[in-house]
Amino acid sequence: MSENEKLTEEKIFEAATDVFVEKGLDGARMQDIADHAGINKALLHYYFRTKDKLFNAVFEMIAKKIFKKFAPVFDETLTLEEKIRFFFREHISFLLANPSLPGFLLNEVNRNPARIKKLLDNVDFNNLWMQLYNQHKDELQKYNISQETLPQIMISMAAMSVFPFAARGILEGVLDKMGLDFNEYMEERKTFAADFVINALKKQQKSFFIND
Amino acid sequence: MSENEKLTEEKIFEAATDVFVEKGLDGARMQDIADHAGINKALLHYYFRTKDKLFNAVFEMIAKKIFKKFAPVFDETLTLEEKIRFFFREHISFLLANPSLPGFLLNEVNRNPARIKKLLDNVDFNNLWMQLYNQHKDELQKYNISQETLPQIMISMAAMSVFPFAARGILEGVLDKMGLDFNEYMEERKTFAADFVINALKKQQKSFFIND
DNA sequence: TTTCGGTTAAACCTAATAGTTAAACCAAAA
DNA sequence: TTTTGGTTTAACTATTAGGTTTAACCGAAA
Repeated sequence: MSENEKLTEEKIFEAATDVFVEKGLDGARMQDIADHAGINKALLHYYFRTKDKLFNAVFEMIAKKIFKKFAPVFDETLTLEEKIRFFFREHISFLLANPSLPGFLLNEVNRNPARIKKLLDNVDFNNLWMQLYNQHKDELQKYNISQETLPQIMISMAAMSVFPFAARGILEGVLDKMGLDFNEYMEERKTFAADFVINALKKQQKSFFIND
Repeated sequence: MSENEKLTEEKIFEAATDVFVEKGLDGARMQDIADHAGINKALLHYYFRTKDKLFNAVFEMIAKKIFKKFAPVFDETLTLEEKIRFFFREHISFLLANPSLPGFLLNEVNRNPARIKKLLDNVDFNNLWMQLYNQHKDELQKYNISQETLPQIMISMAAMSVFPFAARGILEGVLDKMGLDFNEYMEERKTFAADFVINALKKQQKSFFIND
């Protein structure tokens, strides 16, 4: 019985995920979610009392899923260059399997920034940068990269990986007109982005923030 | 009279822009738009018969405004490096003045990709890359950059500039926890991003797409 | 066989929302 | 002064949406 219950709850959760990701909080309809789950509206409200509770559950799950994917960057056993290559390979692979998640997350967070606050509260970013910096002190100092620059670098890496998906509606159209396929383009991008970032960092010696 | 008419239509258009950008198509309410414009609902429908027509007008205007900002990259009178610096300086300045536009545009395009198709149809991208490539043939060849790589580079530049705004809801929260200000961060990013890209390109000699 | 929990069906309520309508209002032009 | 066009007011329609309720249904466990 609890087994059965679990199944239904999961069915609902998955249906809700699909519909919310596709239509957004405002565009999604409870009836639509019920239909997708193959149940009726009464049962839907029986499991998740309100649309808001259901959405929060879905949102939190997706947010956690995405943020977890950034964890390997703080894994200690890899060199800086290995980490960068590993990150783009894994992260873009993940997004290729879930291409709509970035747009969903970014939009809903912008629509209601408070929603992400809870999750960020558990993270000590200053400590995170310090950790990362210490892990690669030798290389970073060689390339003249200060700890204060790390956030700019990290956002750049996130941007290189996530942006094409967030802008997929446009990019797909552009690539299409050039006879290119989005998925293939992103496959190539795994190595392109890694090379790009590594080269940018290696070239840092003395040049950063010194020319006006 | 036509003067007066213009004023009201503009008032409505600006109000609609504000509300649509803040709430999205689904979240926006015609009554809210009327209130923002300081008129009543009847007059609102008198000027723009339906919500959809009004939204399309607003969307098209914003899309054009954003795309125009990429034009300087194709200006012939600057060197490659000058163009890159110019782009990040101008583009980030523009987005700092309109920080919500990226999120709005990306979301609405993903929600309904057909909407952007019309605008893209007028652009010959293959020709655009060729033009750009020929303008900087010497430098690009020196750095071992082929014409096929240009789309990856252009998307990377767009990503470096646009992504922080599209992810502002998250980034602002992260920076806040580190005692940093979003606007100052983006000011710094103008030169950081330019240096980053220029270094990445200069380092291209022989390294790109040749390793593994 | 009875009980019970998950499930359905269908009607129902209430609040919003897009869009309409018709009469009155008012300032400026003819 | 009359006409006209933009504007308001306020009521109204039709529809949709979130959420509720109640009675019936059904398979499995006691």
